[in-house]
Amino acid sequence: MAEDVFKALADPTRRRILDELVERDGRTLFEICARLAAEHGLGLSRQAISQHLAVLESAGLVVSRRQGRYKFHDLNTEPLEHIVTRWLRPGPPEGTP
Amino acid sequence: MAEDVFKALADPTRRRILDELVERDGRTLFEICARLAAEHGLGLSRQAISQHLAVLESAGLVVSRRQGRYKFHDLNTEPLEHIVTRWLRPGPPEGTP
DNA sequence: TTGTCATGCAAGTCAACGCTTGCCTATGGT
DNA sequence: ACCATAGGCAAGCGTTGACTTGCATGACAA
Repeated sequence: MAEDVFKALADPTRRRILDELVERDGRTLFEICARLAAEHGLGLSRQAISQHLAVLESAGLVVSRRQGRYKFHDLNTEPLEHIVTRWLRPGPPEGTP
Repeated sequence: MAEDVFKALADPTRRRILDELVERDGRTLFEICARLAAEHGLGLSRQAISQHLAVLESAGLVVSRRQGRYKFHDLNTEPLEHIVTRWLRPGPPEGTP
């Protein structure tokens, strides 16, 4: 649903998680925790990130594959592409000179 | 700020307001109230819509021009265009064969 | 098996959000 | 002047959401 996608994007932490995944796929929960703490200075608990990942996953923005005791997360940009076009008018198509 | 844009888009009522404005610009507050009630069956108070419009306006998604005792609202799609591209990978550019 | 590592589940707290209610300002018509 | 219309301000209420804490589960190594 578009509803879930918009709600998922509403939180800054979740958007930073997407930033980490667009840089490289296949990150694990702990890896994301470490990177958010290091790069952005976010001191969030492991469960906080886990809940954020659950929201992103139920919105279809993140897909996960389990492998042993690890769970790798990949970014899925498909729900993002048709969401904004809803309000974009025909307008000037390509070049903006 | 991108923060305000995402938060503005998080609410379904605000997205429907954008739907009304993309159909026709220059709508007044009462006009939007009437249309939301008629088309979508939303029985929201005038102030509720007014507050939603304020959120949309502070996010830059709606611009308003005052004229006498009327206040007309126009849609501004500019903040929408550079927001999703943040996570879109190079990928296959145009056709999807 | 025992211990550790990566993750999941559940309850509880606190702030932000959406909406209402009531009153106020200002413009325009009669 | 009077009154109706279009909109604004502010306090209050109920719900949702983000985060924490504590305990439980499953996989791998010694």
